[in-house]
Amino acid sequence: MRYWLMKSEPGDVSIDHLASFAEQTVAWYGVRNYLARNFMRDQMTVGDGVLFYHSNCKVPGIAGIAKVSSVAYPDATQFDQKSKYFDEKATQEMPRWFNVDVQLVKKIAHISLDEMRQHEALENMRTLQRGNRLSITPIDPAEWKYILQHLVRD
DNA sequence: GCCAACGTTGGC
DNA sequence: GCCAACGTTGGC
Repeated sequence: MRYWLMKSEPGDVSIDHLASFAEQTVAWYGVRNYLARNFMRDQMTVGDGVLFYHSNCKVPGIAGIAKVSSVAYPDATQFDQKSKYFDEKATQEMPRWFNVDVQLVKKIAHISLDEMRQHEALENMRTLQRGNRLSITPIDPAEWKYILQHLVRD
């Protein structure tokens, strides 16, 4: 059992989009960074905890709690010529990009990045580091527990 | 296999 | 929309 923070641009897939989807589940398509891909492909297991994070928006921060609901499988958008995530070097036999499914657990009162910075217990979180761009980052179990106990409000 | 140029991310 | 950070590309 591991914990993750996964960024999504709310203009693309927001927490409300997620809540409206069938099974409140979304394939985490579009990751085109090898480290983030490897986290999904090699380390995620069904049931892992996810902090659903809104990035590149007016108030960035954690918008909900979710969970990993499938193991990794090839990201369909890499084969779709009309998709901006199309990858001409990927083949069905040798897919390059993988994604897991993520399912909503609950929407929460928004926890802004600014609020997260107020907590010393979270100062090592990768998302809070200057220049961090990685869209999927592991969350320390102690940080996960701290966030759920002290920052999450329904 | 080095590294400069380039592209992208994402907070501000 | 600026720009720092940093991953990727491609010439050599």
